[in-house]
This record gives sequence, structure tokens and C-alpha cells, in this order.
Amino acid sequence: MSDDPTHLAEQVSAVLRHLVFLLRRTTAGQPITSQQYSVLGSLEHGPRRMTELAEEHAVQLPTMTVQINRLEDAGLVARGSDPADARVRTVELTTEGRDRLLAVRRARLARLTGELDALTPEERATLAAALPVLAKLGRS
Amino acid sequence: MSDDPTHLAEQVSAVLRHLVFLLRRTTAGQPITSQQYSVLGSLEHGPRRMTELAEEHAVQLPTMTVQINRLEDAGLVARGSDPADARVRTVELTTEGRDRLLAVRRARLARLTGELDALTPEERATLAAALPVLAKLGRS
DNA sequence: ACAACTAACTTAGCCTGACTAATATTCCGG
DNA sequence: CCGGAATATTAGTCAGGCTAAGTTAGTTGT
Repeated sequence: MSDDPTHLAEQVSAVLRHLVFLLRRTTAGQPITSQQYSVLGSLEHGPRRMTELAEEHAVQLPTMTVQINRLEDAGLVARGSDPADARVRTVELTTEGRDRLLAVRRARLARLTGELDALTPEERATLAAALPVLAKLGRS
Repeated sequence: MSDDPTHLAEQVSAVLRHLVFLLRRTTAGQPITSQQYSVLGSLEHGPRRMTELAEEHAVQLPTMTVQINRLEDAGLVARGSDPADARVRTVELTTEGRDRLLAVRRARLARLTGELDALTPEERATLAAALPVLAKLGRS
């Protein structure tokens, strides 16, 4: 295994393609989409405003509006207003939304945990060591 | 760093979400989409049939039909017929398609290679060691 | 030999999720 | 108090995925 960035780039590229494919499959058939799950996660610690959510998910405001509309229709979030500024709409979890969030989180983690359990302790250690490096990619 | 699959699952989940986001951004603004690039790559070593392409990309046939239609409209691939079986349509790269494939490949690898260059040799080694493990995930 | 089945594609219609442009509403500074 | 900035929403477009239905071409069984 030579320290050749170009060769490594090809391998990383291939593995990431595989993982993206995986993530999509994992999502399929679940009660909410992965985007919706992410948004619910952002609301876990209290109400947020639309602009915050859009920025946090690196999405334009209209896209977030549509997402929140769907979540609101599904009864998982509720819109409110900021008493200090009538322009801002706040979004918060409903009880049902919180329940759903926790249920999906449990299911997802259980699945991934199961796959990690199938690895050897050494493999898990290797993976754990590489995570900070992977996280660094793209921050340049 | 304890060997706790559940905790590791949370971290892996977070890192993957970040990387997926990255991959999408990397794609934006390029002359072809990442799906189209993948399909062109499948054609690199000769003509393929529609069903093969659909299976290889884990997509339904109609979806592949639409993709190939777009690539054909763009002049990057050409449809042909199998002389042995008139039901099958073959797809192959045009000269322009091959040029585009190579150009995009160069650009993509250059970008990722650049990011990997910014890492230390130790970080690259850590990453290289973890790739086989990541590739194993989801094969269960 | 020919009817029935299977295989390979395409077409049509629908959904999610992203974008930009245009609009309404509200806030704030001079 | 008026003009510009900020916050959201609506409308329209596009990519990319799906299923269902239709077409055309081989294959099989009697």
C-alpha cells in the first residue's frame, strides 16, 4: 500500500459511491425520508427559525419551506411565530414528531450498530481512527 | 476511544452525512451529473445493453432509459442494436462522450487528490487502512 | 405452426427534492 | 415616515427516481 494520493483518491471515490448508494437504500421504506429525519433532528433541542434550518442543511429557503410544509401536513412539526419579530416563523416538534424522531433514530442506529457488530474489534478501531480524517475532507 | 459499536455508529452516521453532502457539492456545476458520469464510466470498455446498465447502477430500466436518452441527446452516447437479438438496444460512447468522460475524471480526481495531498502521510495511511472496512459495511 | 408466455425496452404519469425569480410582509435607519 | 434590508412563501423548472402499461421480439409447448 503506497502513499499515493492519486491512487488513494480513486479508492476513496469508489468507496464513497458505494456508501452513498447504501445510505439511500437504508432510507427507503422508512416512515420519513432522510432529509425529513435530519430536519426533525435539528428541532430536537427547541424551536428554530426557517433561515436557520435552511442554512444548517445547506439548502435554499424555498426548499426548506416545502420540507416544513410536508412535515407540518404530516403532523410532525408545528409552525409558530416569534413574538419579538413578526417576520420570523418558528418551527418546533410536535409530540408525534418527537416520537417519530426517536423511533427512526433507534432503527437507524440499530441497523448500523448491527453491521459494526459484525466487524472485528480491530476493524472497528481502524474505522474509528479514520473518521476524523474523513471528516476533514472537504473542509479545505 | 472505547470499542462501543453504538457510539461508533453515531459517529459513522454523522461523517457519512457530511460526505454525502460533499459529494453532491462536488458534482454541482460540472458539465454532466454524477449519475451520467457513472454511466459513461460503465461504457468505457465497450457497448453495453440497457438491462446491464440498469442492474449495474441499481436502477429500474425506465430510469436508465431516461438517462440514456439525455446522454444521447447530448451526443455523448449512441444507441445500436444487437444483431443476434433485435430486442436489445446497445449503448456505446461516442468520441465526444469518451473525451468528456476522461475530462471529468481528471477534474474529479484532481480535486480529491488535492484534498488528500493536504493530509499528512499518517492521515492518508489511516484512511487507506479504513477503506476496506468501509467497503464491507452494508454487505451483510 | 401457432398460441401463449417471457424478455427487453419505451412511454406516461407521479413523487421528492433541489434551484431561481417574484411577491408579500415586517423591521429598521435616517 | 419612507426606502431598503430581512424573512418567508409561492410559482415555475429541472433532475432523478418509481410503477404501470404498452410494444416488439424471441421461446416454448402441444
